[in-house]
Amino acid sequence: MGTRQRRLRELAEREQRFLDAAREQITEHGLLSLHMAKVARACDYATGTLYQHFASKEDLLLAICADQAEERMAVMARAAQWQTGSRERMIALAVADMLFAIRHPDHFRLFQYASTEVIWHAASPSRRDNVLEAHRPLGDMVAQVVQDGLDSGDLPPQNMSPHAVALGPWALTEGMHNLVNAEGVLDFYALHDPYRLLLRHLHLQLNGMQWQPLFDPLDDVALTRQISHICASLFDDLCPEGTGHRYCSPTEDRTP
Amino acid sequence: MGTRQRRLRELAEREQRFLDAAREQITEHGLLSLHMAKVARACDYATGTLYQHFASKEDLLLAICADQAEERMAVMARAAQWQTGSRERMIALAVADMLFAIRHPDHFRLFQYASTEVIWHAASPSRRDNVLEAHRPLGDMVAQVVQDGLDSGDLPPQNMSPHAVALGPWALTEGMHNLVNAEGVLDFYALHDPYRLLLRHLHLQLNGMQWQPLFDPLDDVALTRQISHICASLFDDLCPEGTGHRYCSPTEDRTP
DNA sequence: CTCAGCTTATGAACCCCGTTCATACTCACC
DNA sequence: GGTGAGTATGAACGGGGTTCATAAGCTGAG
Repeated sequence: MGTRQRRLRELAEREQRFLDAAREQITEHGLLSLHMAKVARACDYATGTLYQHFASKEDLLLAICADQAEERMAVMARAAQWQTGSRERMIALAVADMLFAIRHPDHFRLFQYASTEVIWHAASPSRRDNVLEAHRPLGDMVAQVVQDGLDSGDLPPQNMSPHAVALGPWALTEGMHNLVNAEGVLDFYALHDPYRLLLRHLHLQLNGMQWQPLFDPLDDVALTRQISHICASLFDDLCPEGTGHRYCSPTEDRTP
Repeated sequence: MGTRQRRLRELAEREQRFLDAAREQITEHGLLSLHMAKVARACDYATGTLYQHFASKEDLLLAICADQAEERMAVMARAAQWQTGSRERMIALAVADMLFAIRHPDHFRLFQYASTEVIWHAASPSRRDNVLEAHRPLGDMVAQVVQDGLDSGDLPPQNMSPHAVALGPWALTEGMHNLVNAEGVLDFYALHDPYRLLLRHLHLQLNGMQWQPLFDPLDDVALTRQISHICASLFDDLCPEGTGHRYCSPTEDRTP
C-alpha cells in the first residue's frame, strides 16, 4: 500500500521541518525565546498541529536533542576514525566533542538543559528513550576504544569493564565542558584556554591508567600539534561554510 | 540610627524565610512545583512582596543556590579538615561533595538546573555574582590543597598554576555527578556504584599527576575503607536526624 | 496628638504562553 | 457521490509569573 508509506514519509518530513525550525529559533534567539506557536507558524502550520508530533514543549526539546545527537556522534566517530593507537583515538573523541561544544554552543547548552531533571521528567518516556538511544554511541565509542586497546595489548588490563574505564575520560570531558559553560567560573580563576587544559588533564589521566605516554603531557608544543592534527580532519564537518579556519582557543581572542 | 539597622535585619530575616520556604517546597514537591505565589503564601505574604526581594523566579532560584552553597562548602571543608596528606584531602573533598549530592539530591539538581544558560541569564547580574562568590571557596579549597602539597614538598611541581591543576579532579567529580544525575545513562552501561568508580578514577588521575600513590587504586577493599573513614566524620553534618547511618552506595539497595 | 511623608503590603488585573478541543476540511477508497 | 479516517484549524482555556494602583503601617516633627 503505497499511500500509507507516503503518509509516513510526509509525517517524518514535517517533523524534521518542525525540528529544524525550532533549532533555528534557538540558534537565533536563544533557548528562552523558543515558543511553540512560533515554531508552528514558521512552518505555516497552526499551533495544534505541533502537538500531533510532540506531546509537549519538553518533548520537542528532547526531540531536538536526539536529532542533534546524531551529528555530535558523527563528528566524534569521524575524528577517531583517522587515529591509529587507542590513546590517540580516546584523545580524538574528547577533542571532537570539545570542538563541537565550541562551534555549536547553543546545541550544547540544549543538551545540558534538557538533561536537567525538570525538563527530562516532563517529556514523554518514549522520547526519553529516543534520546538515550541516540546517545548510546557516545559511551559505546569510548568503551570500544578501551576494548580495542585491551585486545591488541595496547593497554594494560585494569580489572574494570571497558565501560567502567571509559567513564573516567568521559566524565572528565563532560565536567570540563560544564565548568567552561558555567560562565564566570574560569574568569574567576584566571584560567585561559580551558580546552587545552582539558587535553592536558586527559593526558595526565591516561598516564595514571598506565596507558603508555606519547609525550610529556606538560609539553605545550606537542599538545598543540596534536590538537591541530585532530582538528584538521574535523573542520569540514564543523564549519561547512568556513574557509581557512584553524584551531583557535575560545579565549585566545581576548588577550591583546 | 537603630531603626534603620532593625529594618535591615528584618529584611534579611524575611528573605531567609522566603528562601527556606522555597527550599522546603522544592524538597517536598520537586522543582517543577515551585510557584512564586505558594512561596509567598507559605510565609503569609502576598505575592507582590516576594518581588521586593527577588527580581524574578530565576532570581529566587539563584538565591537558593547561593544560600545552599554555603552548606555545601562547609561539608567539604569539614571533610578535608581531618585529613593529613594533600592526596587524602583532595579525595576527601570529592567524597564529601559526592555524599552531599546523594543526601540532598534536590539541592544538587537545583545547582545543575540553575547553572543552565536559560536560568542563569534570566536572573539579575548581582544575583549571579552572589552565586559565583558563594562558590568561590570550592575552587579555592581544591587549589589550596594543591598549593599546600607543593609547599610541603608533598607534590611534585607540574608547571601549572594550582588552580589549573585543581581543575582536573574538580572537572572529573562534576562530570561524574552529571552522568549519575542523567538518569538512564548508568543503567545503560550496567555501571553500579558510580561513586566508587569516581573514587577509583580520581585515584588513577592523581597517579597520573605523579602524586605518590597511597594504595593500588584498583584495590576495592582499601577504597571502601577510605570512603568509610571520610564518611564517618561527615554523617553528623549530612544526616542530623539519622542515627547509625553508614556509607551505602546508592545502587546497593537495588541488588537483591 | 496629629499630620505629613516614606516604606511596605496587598491582591486583583494583566499578559504571556502552553495546551486543548470542537469544528471543518482533505482525500483515498467504495 | 458518499463515507470515514486522518489531519488542520484557531479560538478559547487555564496556569502562573509579573505589575501596579491603592491601602495600610510606621516614623519623626511640630
